[in-house]
Amino acid sequence: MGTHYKGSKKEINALNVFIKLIRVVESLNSILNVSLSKEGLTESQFGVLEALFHLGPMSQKNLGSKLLKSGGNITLVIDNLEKRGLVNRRRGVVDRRYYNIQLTDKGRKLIESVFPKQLKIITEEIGILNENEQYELQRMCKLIGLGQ
Amino acid sequence: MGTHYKGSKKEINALNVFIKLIRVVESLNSILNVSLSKEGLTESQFGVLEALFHLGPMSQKNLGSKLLKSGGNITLVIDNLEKRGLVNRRRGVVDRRYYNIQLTDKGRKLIESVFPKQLKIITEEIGILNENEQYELQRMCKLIGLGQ
DNA sequence: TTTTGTTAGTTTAATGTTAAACTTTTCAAT
DNA sequence: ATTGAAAAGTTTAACATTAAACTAACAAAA
Repeated sequence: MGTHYKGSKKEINALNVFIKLIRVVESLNSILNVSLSKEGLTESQFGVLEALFHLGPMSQKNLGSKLLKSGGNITLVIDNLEKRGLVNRRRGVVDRRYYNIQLTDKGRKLIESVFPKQLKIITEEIGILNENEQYELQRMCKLIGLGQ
Repeated sequence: MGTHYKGSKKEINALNVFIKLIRVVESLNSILNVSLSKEGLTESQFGVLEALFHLGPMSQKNLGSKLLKSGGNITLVIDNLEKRGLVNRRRGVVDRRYYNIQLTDKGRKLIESVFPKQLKIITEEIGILNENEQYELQRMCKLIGLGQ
């Protein structure tokens, strides 16, 4: 959204803050994606692998909740990860509606190698802010998100 | 990215800030999209209409630069807007490689009605922060973005 | 037990997104 | 003037994303 709108001071300020927020997230994601694409991973695929790595095996429904994505979306992302042999679908024994999604050895090795690189980038970028700034930034983000 | 990683304090803090930033932008976009979808518009389509509205007619290349999107993407978004009769493609007379993309009357009326609603939402959400907080938030976003 | 409703996952249609290969048009250098 | 490079836009393949309609499995109620 451009900054060429002639509105009230309050509106213009809010719009500028909004644009800065959008841009900084776009910028960070763009840097992270350069690193991911070298490993042939998309952001979504990384998200799934990371969740399975740090939280353990879980159902597609559960993955969707953690990553805030639709069921149909998770189905496709898991399909693509399964094709590459990075995760396995295992039908639940007790309740056969569920799949239990788990990392393969190959998947575990990949995420073990990729995650630290992503974390290094994030730590460097966010590390531009000092400790107090980081605290304030988090606080403000939480305030804005509070409405929903 | 989950918060279950056991790393250094610096890494954990950076990760938390990063997640808050991502989430607040997701949250804001999600609220804005509810409003847009009532008009049958996507975020990208709104972006194009808004740019044409506030900056005037321009080429697809130019739109791509403003919106940070690829050429192929702009082609498709303009296709869909053109099908709905919201914009027109007009071949450049001097240089026939260019299209000049412009709003139709229908497109202008739509964005004139939709933009204020979007701005109202943004102003309300960001308005949760006081003037000084807004200034600080912008400053920090600019600091992080500075690397690129 | 049969019916009924809920839940997990899949499929489809529509849109978005990119990179890469492509066409057409322009422009600059020889 | 011809050749060759650059620039605008298109197309394609692959992946992402959602909503909505769908299937299969389970659970609760009649």
